[in-house]
Amino acid sequence: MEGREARAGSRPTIADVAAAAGVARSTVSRAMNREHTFYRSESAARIRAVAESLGYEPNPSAANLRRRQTNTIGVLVSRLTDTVMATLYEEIASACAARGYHALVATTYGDPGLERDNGHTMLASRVDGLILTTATTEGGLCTELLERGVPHVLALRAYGSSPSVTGDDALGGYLATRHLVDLGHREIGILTGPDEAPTALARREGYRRALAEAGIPEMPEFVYSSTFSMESGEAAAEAFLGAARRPTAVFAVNDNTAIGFTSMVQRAGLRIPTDLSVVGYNDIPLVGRLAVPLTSVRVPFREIAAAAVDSLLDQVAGRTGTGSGAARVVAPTLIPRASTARPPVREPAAVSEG
Amino acid sequence: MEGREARAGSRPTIADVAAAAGVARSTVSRAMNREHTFYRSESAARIRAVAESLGYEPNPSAANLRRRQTNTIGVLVSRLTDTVMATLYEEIASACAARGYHALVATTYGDPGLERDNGHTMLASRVDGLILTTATTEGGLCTELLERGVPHVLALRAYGSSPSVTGDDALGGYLATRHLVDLGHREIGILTGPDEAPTALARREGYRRALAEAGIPEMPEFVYSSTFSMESGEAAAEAFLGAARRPTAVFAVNDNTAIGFTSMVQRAGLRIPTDLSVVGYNDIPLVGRLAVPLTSVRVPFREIAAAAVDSLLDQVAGRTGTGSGAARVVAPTLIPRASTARPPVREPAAVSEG
DNA sequence: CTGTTAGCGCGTTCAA
DNA sequence: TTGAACGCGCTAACAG
Repeated sequence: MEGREARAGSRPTIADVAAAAGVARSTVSRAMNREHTFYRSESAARIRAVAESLGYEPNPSAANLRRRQTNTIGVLVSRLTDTVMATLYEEIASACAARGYHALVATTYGDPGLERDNGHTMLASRVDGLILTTATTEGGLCTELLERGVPHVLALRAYGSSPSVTGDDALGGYLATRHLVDLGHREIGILTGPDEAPTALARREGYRRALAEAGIPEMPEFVYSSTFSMESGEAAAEAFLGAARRPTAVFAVNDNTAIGFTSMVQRAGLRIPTDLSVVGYNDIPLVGRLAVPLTSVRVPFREIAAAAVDSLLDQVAGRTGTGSGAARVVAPTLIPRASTARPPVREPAAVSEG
Repeated sequence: MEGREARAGSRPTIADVAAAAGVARSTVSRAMNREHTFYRSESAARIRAVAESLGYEPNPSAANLRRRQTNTIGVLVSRLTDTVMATLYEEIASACAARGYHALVATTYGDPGLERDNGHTMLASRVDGLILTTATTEGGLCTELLERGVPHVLALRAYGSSPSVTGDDALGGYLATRHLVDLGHREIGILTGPDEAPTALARREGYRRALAEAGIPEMPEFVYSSTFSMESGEAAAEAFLGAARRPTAVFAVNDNTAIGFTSMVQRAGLRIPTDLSVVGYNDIPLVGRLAVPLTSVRVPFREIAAAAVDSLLDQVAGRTGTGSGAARVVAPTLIPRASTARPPVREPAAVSEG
């Protein structure tokens, strides 16, 4: 009850616990860490009880310093206000927690420079590894990580030989388009997404495959360029509305784009799905609750997050086990909703009547 | 070129820099930290150049251990997939970065138990302070923080004597309702939000004040209970649609609720704003881009975030300066859009015709 | 299984 | 202004 008693403001240290329990500090340390076999002993439990009664909590800075690792991983996302990124990060954080790790997040705002800077900042704070979700066709930070041998995984994106976990975007694009084909559509447009985004490219590839399979030629005039934003969806809608000829259905690479597009088209007086069917991608919670619930492609973010974390921790632990370092791809699912229906009956124009 | 040369895998330490620069380690330390006057000297710049050429980056674990602080604050939010929370956190993180601090985020999913646990986890990892956004009328974690003397700030919420930075919800509710009154509405409903949420309560108070000011009695049958979710907006819509008498306008405490409500009402065939005007709250980016852009109350999240961080860092630094420890309130702004218009002309029923 | 010893990398006295 | 010495709190190596 003296001497090693903790001073007023400061928290008890391992030495306080050792003194109170009448053992050496190293013994306390072993009693606190699952890694040691001693952890499971009865006296270890007693020591932990003492620790708890003192309100002792190990100082992670000290432990990290000594252990030479932080048990923390960094996650780079474009924006947290993007529901897709927020969802993915929540799942990553929870996967980390389940494995005794911490997650740290930083935003890149789609800027490769910021991606690099924030990646370096996280590395400077000694994260054990990085999950990147913002890689473009240019590679950016991940090339450097590869060279430096820093453990990292790409999620929702793939590039070069970096390990990655992605949704099967080509399949998703195929499912979306196939759904429209099955409904009887023959004139199917696409909002393409940005050219630098491999995901967008892959979804478009799936779109092409579904069209080809159905023997439908791809119509360049039904291709509307866009980025992933709602604004670009609106811009695409203007192109759509202003064109001489319109498709009866549209596949948007992304829910946001679909929302912007749909809203603008509706404002112009078209009815969804009566006049036009629309399919989105990602199935963010919102789209199921719009005035016209949106058919969308659901991506298993939880599974992707878990796989990415597993792969990363494998690298951190040095066991680049089965399939780590490789590219893992998980399949998406189509969720049909009210925004898609059979195509409108065309006015009985010059169809085999001439 | 020998001896202190960094081993292959490990990064250079302050000792490596000292050796390379031909000075003592303490000199390097002073050259790296702005706090020292020496930092601004010419030789300090030279030392930093050497450090950079070696790729030296201070080990934060070691520095934190020594300094007894982490330069990191923790932020507790309900969910990152909630755009409001994501926005606030982005702003907090950027305010922290501007002040040389780091931000850490954890989610509570609205569960007081999780709030407590995650708060403790962050404290265990030695964050210098906490920003809470999830306090309810029950207080929860913040009571404990107050007792333990842990620096903390509530953002978007207030409770007890904890310092807080909030939007002026009563004013927001007033502005929203006043806008409807000015358009000529006399029958104005409200989606209330959860009873335990002080923000919801305050917004409702503003609603009442605007009604009273216009000499409009509050109609209990125009009060639809809800939480903050889209689902609850849909539920409220069902109550609305099923009722014998309906208001001509509705103020929703929250954009999500407004979206759920509006969608459902539109699906039932009502037109916004022709048949019904709707106002939301928070002005998340989405609502300006819906098929019918939603009138909403914009909250200055950036300002709130900056003020919260400032207040917190004041506490951390021990300078509980002017107004810190107090409650700061910032004013919201009404953003009128297409979802609000003059009330429909009522069928010329039994009005002064009997 | 437990204690002793050493040191992780840094910032900060205290002298010079 | 600079350097020497110390210790932050912890874990790992090495006895015993």
